Amino acid sequence: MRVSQFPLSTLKETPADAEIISHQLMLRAGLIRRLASGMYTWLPLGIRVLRKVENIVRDEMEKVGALEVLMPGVQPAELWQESGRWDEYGPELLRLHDRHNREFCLGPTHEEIITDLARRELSSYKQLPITWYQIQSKFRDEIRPRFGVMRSREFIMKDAYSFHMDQASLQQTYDAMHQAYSNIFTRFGLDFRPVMADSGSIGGTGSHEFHVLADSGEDAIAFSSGSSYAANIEKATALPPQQPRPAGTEEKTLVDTPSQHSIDEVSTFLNLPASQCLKTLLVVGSEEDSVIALVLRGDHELNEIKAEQLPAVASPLRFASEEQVKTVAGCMPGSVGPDLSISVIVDHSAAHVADFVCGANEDGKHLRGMNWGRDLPEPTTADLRNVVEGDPSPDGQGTLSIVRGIEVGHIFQLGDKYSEKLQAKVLDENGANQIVTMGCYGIGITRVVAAAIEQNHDDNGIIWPQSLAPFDVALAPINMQKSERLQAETEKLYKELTEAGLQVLLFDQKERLGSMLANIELIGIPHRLVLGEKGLDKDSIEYKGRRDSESQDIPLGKVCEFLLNKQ
RNA sequence: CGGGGUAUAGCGCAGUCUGGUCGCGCGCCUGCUUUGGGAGCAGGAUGUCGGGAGUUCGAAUCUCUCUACCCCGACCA
Repeated sequence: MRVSQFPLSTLKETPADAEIISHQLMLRAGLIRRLASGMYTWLPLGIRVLRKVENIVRDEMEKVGALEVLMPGVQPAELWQESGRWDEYGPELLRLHDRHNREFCLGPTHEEIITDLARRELSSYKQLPITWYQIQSKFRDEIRPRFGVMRSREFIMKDAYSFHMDQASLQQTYDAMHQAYSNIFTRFGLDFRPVMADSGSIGGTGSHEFHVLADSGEDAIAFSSGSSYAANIEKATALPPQQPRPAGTEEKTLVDTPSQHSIDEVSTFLNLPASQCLKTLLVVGSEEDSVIALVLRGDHELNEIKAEQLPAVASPLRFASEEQVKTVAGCMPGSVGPDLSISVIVDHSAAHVADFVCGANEDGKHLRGMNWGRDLPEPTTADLRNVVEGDPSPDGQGTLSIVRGIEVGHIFQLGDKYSEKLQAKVLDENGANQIVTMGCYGIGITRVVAAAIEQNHDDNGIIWPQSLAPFDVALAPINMQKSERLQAETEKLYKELTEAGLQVLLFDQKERLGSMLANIELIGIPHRLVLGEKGLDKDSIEYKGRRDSESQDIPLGKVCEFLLNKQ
């Protein structure tokens, strides 16, 4: 491809509305342009990357025997009503009417459609197992789209769905998909981790997420130093402390904390570590008008998913209003303590602290020297907190580290959640009807592009992994218009490299070297060749890999071979 | 949806407080010079100052209103 035929829409300055590096670089490199909040146009350069991602995904899907289909983006309400999700899904589901006032939605996912296809097309156990997949646009009316294509409303997803006679067959395909996903992210050249996950609103039992590791990731994942354990922090269990609780030595005392409300303020004021202060959070209970107290160590964070899974706590989790707090505790939120007449659930590690500080349920007062079983009843305990760096691994081997990740893939064992609702049945060996068992498997195609940039960039721009790069090599001739010899050699090399199967971007316009090099680096081409009169005199060409610190001279005749060895 | 902010040329911004008819850098066009890391000089094009209404002799600037976008919180590939 020639730059004269393939204009690079690069930007020298960073657009003001882009926050994270991948979004900034995608705009600057001319991969995408914003149309509306959470909606992006992909420019020619961006499409080339997107196609690389898609083709690797297709290839690996074919390898595990998945069959490509294409389902409509607009979906009839009837199927969603049948599955029950028309009412469950909420405003994230963009609903619309046609001219006959029939109801539709823009598909945020395709379980309903694929299950409908399955019940129409599948009639015998002999047809199973089968996996269908598609690469297609999804629409989710996110509350807050952000970070460019990382969290957009319209995005491209690869979604696959498998159908089985039994759990064993599902497990087999699930494991094969797990492997296929690992192959895919390995081929992308990304540093990723499969982690155990919460299955969220899609439902079902077994579930793994695939995360690309990056500091800007929206998820925290925990993995063990001593085993292969890895889980989303939402899901990672915090083990109860093994040692018995230390004995209390201090007297219970009421202390004045006139303007100290947060744990930070209280612990600083009393000159105690935050781990010695307990915080009491009041949340809405599952029974009408009830309020539940959750107690955590001051240095720990509430895990909302764990909390809302407690039967006594309302799901989704909501904090009690200020009025409710006053009624229940008799003070403002900053002074609430665990000495309450409502249900009090204490995190394992909070139940393990002796001589702690807590709110006194009186404005401007805290209690110190508090002890469970002496000043307060022995607590009811549960796992309420996020694991932290250094916690023991839930499988008993090693300790946990916490890193941030971008969720780019998610696989689920759905079981019969949708097939039951939509009555997707086949005949078994005995001629009896049987509801099929399902799995589903997603990859955020557009998000992968952003995640790859988050993980691979420097001050000059994007550094594409070889497999995702829009071009393999850039050719930058210096002042080609002034030298017929240079022009001829450049054209010859362009032809040779192209015929060798390389995707070459030739800077064939009158442009200064500095500007060509800046563009090549910004758009992240893995290999670049600079051709000049000086080099030709020595019968050599200057080569530099995108990550190299120094360039090197390659004999003119060896360039093609040299590059092919780099692939 | 709650809280905070922004809207002026393709992009980045100044001008708004204190009303007098909008400017700078980059980019774009023309010409000349230059050419191994985003060139220099000269000339040029581009704005319903987000929309509407109001106050005023006069509004980018003041008032009201609508809209869009961004950031912080709950959702997900």
